[in-house]
Amino acid sequence: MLDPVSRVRRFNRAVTSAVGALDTSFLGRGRPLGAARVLNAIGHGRSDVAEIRDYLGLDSGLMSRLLRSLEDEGLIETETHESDARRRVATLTRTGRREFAAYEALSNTQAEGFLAQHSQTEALLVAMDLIASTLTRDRIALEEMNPRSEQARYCLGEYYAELGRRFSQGFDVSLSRDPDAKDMRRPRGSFIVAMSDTLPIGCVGLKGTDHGYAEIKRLWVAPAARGLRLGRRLMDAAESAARELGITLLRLDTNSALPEAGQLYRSTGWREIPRFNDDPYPDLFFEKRL
Amino acid sequence: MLDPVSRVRRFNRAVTSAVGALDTSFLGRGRPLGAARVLNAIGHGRSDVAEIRDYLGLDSGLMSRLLRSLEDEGLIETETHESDARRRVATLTRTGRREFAAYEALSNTQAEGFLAQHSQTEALLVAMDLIASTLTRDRIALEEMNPRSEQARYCLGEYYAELGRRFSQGFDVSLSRDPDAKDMRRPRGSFIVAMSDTLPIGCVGLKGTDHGYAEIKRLWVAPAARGLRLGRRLMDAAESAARELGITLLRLDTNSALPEAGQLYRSTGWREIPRFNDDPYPDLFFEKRL
DNA sequence: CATGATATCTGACTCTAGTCAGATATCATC
DNA sequence: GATGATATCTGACTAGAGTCAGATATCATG
Repeated sequence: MLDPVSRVRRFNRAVTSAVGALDTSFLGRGRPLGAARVLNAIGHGRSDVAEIRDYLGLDSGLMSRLLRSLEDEGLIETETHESDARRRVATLTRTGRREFAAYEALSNTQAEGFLAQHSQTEALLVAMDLIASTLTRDRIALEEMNPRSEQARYCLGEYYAELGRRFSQGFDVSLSRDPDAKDMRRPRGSFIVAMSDTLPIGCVGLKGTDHGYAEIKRLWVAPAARGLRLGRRLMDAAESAARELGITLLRLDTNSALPEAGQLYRSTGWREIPRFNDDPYPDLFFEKRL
Repeated sequence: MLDPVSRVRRFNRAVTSAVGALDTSFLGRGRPLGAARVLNAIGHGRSDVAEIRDYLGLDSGLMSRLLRSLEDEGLIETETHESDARRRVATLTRTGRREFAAYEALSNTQAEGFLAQHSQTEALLVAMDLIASTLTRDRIALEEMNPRSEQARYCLGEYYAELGRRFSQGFDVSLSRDPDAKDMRRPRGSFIVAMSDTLPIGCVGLKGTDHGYAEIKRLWVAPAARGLRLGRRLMDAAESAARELGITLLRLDTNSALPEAGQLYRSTGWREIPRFNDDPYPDLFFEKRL
């Protein structure tokens, strides 16, 4: 009754029936699920027909018919792609935008309704993030981004907040040597964000310096994504970027209050070196030759 | 990107595609999903055809055809109900049992595979329990049970374990006044277990005494089910049982290390009274007149 | 034993999703 | 401009899930 497998299967049963209810909410507007899915894909900015087909995993014949039915309803318009006349591009009409908004409202209401069931909303959200990250593990994409992008700034904010919780003396960004965003962009460096679906769940910065080495900065993995070996993937990606940029020596600083980070570095070829900067927070220093 | 509703919707997307994969596992044995669901319902002990129909929400015509197809495959046998010749009862044949076992093995393998994705299995399981409990909240059933039943003993074991964690001096059942099981069964008292699907997630005991009052004992809610106001539901059920038994005065003892319990009692009409027993663990005593 | 309710079964039907085989137009490339 | 690849469309098809209206047998009840 209580072994791990039973617990997973109980979850599966609970979710399967809930997803059934979710589907009916999509069917609540008198339109087959397939057509609703295509409409929503277009509403979410996927305009290229081939892209939608790929995203939803549909046969080209079926896709074509679904587009036709949405056109007949007056919800979308299609035109040929501007640079490739074989391709088609779909856009919502005014009516289509209204219908899409109605689906969005349905989804939002449903999500709010679910949250309202529970008095400890945050615990519930954390649990959902954890499961969503695990389920979509194979689809976590590492993307190089501007460190000033919305996603990057979110990650950094969470990173600082976590340091504040983990360091007994707290953490004040202004006291730390905050890397210049320019140093974490090509060609001097790089900033990589791990995206799970639309949610940033981790990041790492590669900061170029003028001292013959680059630094790894701001390695962070969202609590919901820990245990998926994402830290390792991020570090691998940062090293690859460094190699591409012709960097041969990497350094980083960290704190013994973050033991899992130290363990990661030690197990991936980094070796401890003496202090190489005067930042007040770190007390552990590593180096790795590429 | 990070508001609660987006997080719920991200979870929905993740789970919807995963559930698709779950369905295909059911389809992996060359049998339509409907037939597989009926076979599994029978395998899990639902033999009454009407009961299966109700559980799976099927039309009687469809149900009849699915049964026929399983019979044709030699997986089940049906006979008329022993006390009502209109009803039919389905049982697995030897082949059917083998096929059911194959589905079970598939489900178990899939569940294990999911757990293996994550290095922090327990955190993942706790998150799944929390979500499953929330999703099935409306289907949490309070059942009066023998306090010696497997479900009741599981709840009590978890209850004692939790007290051991919460009390600074630990908790030793043998030092506490362990209620006699007879006192928590009709007609002297009652023992109520909250079941979510097959998992016991809470309990409460109503213990009859010879002192003109009954006691509320062993109120416990599983961590995964907290926030669903289940404690309140259990207390309501215990009070209803007490009223049915003609009990007019209730007492209980608790400990200030369990603040959420004290808050629940205070907000539901209980008033604090002086110590009325010599149990070493409680330091707070309440009374409620029905 | 008549009557209405209940459980199951059967036949006829619909809708949705999806597959498959071409047809057509366009693109990239030599 | 010929050739093979690609994107879309159309027609013909299947399977699964489900609905609906009776038919039949049985039950509970007066």
